[in-house]
Amino acid sequence: MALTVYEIWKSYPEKLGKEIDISGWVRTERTSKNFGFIELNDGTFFKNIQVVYDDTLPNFAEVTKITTGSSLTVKGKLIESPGDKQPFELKAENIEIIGLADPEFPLQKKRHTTEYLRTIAHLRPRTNLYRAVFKVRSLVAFAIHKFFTERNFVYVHTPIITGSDCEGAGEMFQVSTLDMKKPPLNEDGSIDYSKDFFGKQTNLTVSGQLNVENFCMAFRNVYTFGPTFRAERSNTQRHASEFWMIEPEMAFAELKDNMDVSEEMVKYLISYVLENAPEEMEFFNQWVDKGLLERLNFVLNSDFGRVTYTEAMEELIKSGKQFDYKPEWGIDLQTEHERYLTETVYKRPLFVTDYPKGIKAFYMRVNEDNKTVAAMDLLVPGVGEIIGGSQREERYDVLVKRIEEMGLSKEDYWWYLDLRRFGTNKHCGFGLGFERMVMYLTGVENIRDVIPFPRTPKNAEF
RNA sequence: GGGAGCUUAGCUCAGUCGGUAGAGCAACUGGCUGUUAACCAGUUUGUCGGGGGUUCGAGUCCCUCAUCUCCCGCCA
Repeated sequence: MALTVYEIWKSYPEKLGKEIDISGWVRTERTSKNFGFIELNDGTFFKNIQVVYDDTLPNFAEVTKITTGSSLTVKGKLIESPGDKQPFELKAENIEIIGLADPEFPLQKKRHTTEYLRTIAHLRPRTNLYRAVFKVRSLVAFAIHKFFTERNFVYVHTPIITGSDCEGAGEMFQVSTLDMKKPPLNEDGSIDYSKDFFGKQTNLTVSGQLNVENFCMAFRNVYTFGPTFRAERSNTQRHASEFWMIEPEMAFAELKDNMDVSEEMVKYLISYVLENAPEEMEFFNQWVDKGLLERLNFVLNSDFGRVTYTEAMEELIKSGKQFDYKPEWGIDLQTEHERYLTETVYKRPLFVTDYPKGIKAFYMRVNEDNKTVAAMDLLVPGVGEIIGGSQREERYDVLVKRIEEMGLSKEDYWWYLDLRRFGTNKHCGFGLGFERMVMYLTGVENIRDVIPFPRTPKNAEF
């Protein structure tokens, strides 16, 4: 009977005394003269299975030479373990060495730095930390679909390649099949994109929002969840050039609904991973962030803070704290301000709403005061901004005026403006940084450690 | 895009005042009848990130380039 390590751990009392066989990779081994132990992991579970063998094995001499990282198939009997670190173990009757790992296998039985492990991204998923991270990443992705599907949201696949060259959110990666050494030129020397693959200049998407708003007007509640690309030279632990983003959009809804759904979703994701990845979460709590479980449980049972930008500014000014950037109405909240608010003042996730319109995107709805827009950012301790969203400007004339004010061209947004001509309504949505959510849930501090093969400036190895 | 720091053995690091290279782990060899990052003994391991300079002499001081990390900006 071939079993996975997961199945054995989940039902070992009834498997005791039975003959089984398992296949997996050697995590670590310990040998003595006449016997030895192998910790075998087959990837299906966070924990290993301890294999015990002795010199009754025909290939005992070979088995004692097994190296960390090797792949094996072990046949034997599952028995109770005399050791107190594990309830059971596999007494080997046959060990087949399938792929002996070269002794240079770089993962040793000791702690490596995450910096080093990033240089061997092809092997790092075999470590406890990355196995736990990527298991949780997978569960969170599923939980997001589950959350929205349970609420009757429709999942929309918005395009990866976009022809809107002015989505307004940062530098973009250009997509082209033109010969870079000899591109076709217009008479004025500029590149003639009519000769390019799509007959126009195209880029990788920086946001699916403008597209998903169209489907929002057909299905009412929708979301996208897919890769997003930013060509910013951002060298920080929370920025990547390629990341995944969840962008829900809700029709007939206002900013408060936006916050309610965000808060409900964050709490849903927290309880989902606590329930479905207890071993991994315990591991993070012990090795990555000692306060993780306590913090997540606290957040689960408390209301998120909600303040307006204006109130937040007053709070910062009132604090008398020396900031590098002096808090003042009209400037954007600096990272130091955000950290102070969410980590020191509120000590929990915090929505900041109604920012000055000058520092926010054109599509955000202008408030009655004509000075602020119905925007919201969700700040969380440790990670910072995890969600950015807004109520959208649904009034055709106001939106056109905003596009012109921002120096954009309304022709480029004809189809977006059409939504305001044909059955417009108050609607809102937000973007959740998927990796930032995974960071928040695991306590892992660097975005490069929650992406299987991260892409950052100057790094696209693997 | 702006700033700071780092780079020494396969890995993690130490290296004092400028005087010619160290430890632990890994690997390898041997020992050990219940280990838990096993233990004990022994052996091997270096373009001190690259280039240039100062000096009798540079891992150490200076210049320069590169990588990586962190902070800021951008933002999710």
